[in-house]
Amino acid sequence: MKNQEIAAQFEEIADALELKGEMQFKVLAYRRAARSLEELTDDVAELAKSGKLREIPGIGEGTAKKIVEYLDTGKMKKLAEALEGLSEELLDLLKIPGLGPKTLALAHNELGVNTLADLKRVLGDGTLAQLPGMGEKKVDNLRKGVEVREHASARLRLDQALEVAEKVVAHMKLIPEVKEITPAGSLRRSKETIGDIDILVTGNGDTPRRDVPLRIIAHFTKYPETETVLSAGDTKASIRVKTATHAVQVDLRVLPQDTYGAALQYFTGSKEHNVKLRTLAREKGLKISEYGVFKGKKRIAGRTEKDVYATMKMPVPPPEIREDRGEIEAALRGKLPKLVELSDIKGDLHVHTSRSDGSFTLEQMVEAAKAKGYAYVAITDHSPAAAYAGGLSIDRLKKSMEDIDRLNEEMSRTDYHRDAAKPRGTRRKKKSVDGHFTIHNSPFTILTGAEVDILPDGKPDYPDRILEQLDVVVCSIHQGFRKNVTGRICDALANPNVDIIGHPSGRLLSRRAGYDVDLDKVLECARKYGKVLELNSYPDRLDLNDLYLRKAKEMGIRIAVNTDAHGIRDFDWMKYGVATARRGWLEKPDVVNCLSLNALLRLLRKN
DNA sequence: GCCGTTTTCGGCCCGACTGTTTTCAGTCG
Repeated sequence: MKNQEIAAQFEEIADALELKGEMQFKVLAYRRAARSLEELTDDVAELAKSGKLREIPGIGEGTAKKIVEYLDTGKMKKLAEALEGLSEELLDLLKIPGLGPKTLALAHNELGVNTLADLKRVLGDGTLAQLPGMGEKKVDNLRKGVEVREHASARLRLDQALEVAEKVVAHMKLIPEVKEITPAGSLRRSKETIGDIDILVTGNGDTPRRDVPLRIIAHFTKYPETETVLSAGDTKASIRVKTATHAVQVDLRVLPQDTYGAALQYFTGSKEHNVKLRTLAREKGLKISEYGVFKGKKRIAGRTEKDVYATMKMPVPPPEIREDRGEIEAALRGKLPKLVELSDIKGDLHVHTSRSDGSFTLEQMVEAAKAKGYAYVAITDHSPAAAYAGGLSIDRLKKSMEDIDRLNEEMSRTDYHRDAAKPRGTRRKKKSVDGHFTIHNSPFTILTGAEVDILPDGKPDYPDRILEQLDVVVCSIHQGFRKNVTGRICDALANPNVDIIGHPSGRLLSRRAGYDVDLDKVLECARKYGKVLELNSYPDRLDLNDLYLRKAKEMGIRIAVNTDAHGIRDFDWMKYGVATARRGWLEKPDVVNCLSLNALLRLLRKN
């Protein structure tokens, strides 16, 4: 798919035009077109073929033509034209915090700055400081910006950001002036990665009012892990905080109690959601800011988020879906989804033990799953091809299945000892002679399973006679990331003994983009064979991602939200999976491990 | 450049912070 490529071209046009002082709205239009393409899960080439480009929001006559031009010729004249006299390296300088298009254009035009080296030179020799509107402090800030940029690395993963936020919150709670404190921003929206952390605070009224925000800000800037204080005003401050891997920006905003809802709404974002909401308000003759909803000078709402959205005659969209992906329209029509919740999850269908590469025994993992309040867990150790992970030979797998059966029986005995009125549960079998199967009556059931490699030839790494004895078969790609991945996954989906495709894209947020796979084709195959796709909750995966989850839902494909736990604490990752599921608009019926054990097994049998 | 239950032209979210300014521009989120 060329979607990302074309989006990048539009971004570049926007940067170049901005540098050349082109009208802001034109620049914005290119950026919006780029964002739309980035989020598009349909192939833009297909849409071009069927003449549907203009149906993409933000794509109009001009950008549609440029897309077609690029698809036909591999080039975009407008980009070459916009880049005239500029270089990619120059545009890259825009990523330096504090260095915007105006200042960069000034440095470029007046001092011939084209590269990072040029910029450092004019920052160092005082020539930039002498230009109109510039001064020593600005130059100082830019020097800092260059340093930050040079040491900047990837965004934080959701789990890492959460840890930083929790520590900062704990620090802030040390002083009595802090009354309420909430992380907002992309963290509250549970984005898979977090650029910076936003924290909202209300001041306690017990102390003299005017001092409170100042003291809170002062305490914030003294957070022990602070690397730099970027800014500190009367109501808001920004610091950079050291983490194990790199520094992250943390913004703090202090607000009065009666504007808390408006501020929470504003600070949660996303920016696109807020712009849409504020535009809507403007059409109604209202104005929304972080201080409230205003009719003329009069504030008509602001205390709670509910009040703010109510002025637009809509319920509160869950934070996870505030991305301007249709949630405002849905809310206005009263059609907001009832998103899946952590408490809806009844089991985990992808779990490893020390038999393969897990760190805990079968018994320990089972206890941990029970402690989560689940009704079932599927034990899915690796298959032999995953030698590096101690994949199980057929004999070892059979031994594991026997152990699971025995453990199930033991659990049912203990459970019925407590409740003698219930009949003794019969042993669960995959398939009985007459095609029916009987269900274990224990309140907790261990399902037999495996995470089976999809081999280079597309076959699962266990023979069908083995697979058909397992309750849950998760098939995953662990090798041959570039070798016909789409075809191999679709072959696996066609196999009636395969239930779930594990981490379908194979991406690792901190390390790699993913397999060379056409997810649209995978979704199509999953739909065709009625199979389940995994949302892997491992914080570095979160795979499928929010966009493809939504697409899967729309196609009627069901999702298993699994942790891929290799240790007992990994079961906690379920919260990241559920958060991502929510971002994908998934509801309880979309998630197979919200089903009761009986219903789940019925569903898997249909495969 | 995009877009339209008041518009095919005339709009396009809103405010804080900083620094260099005598009232505002640039940047950011």
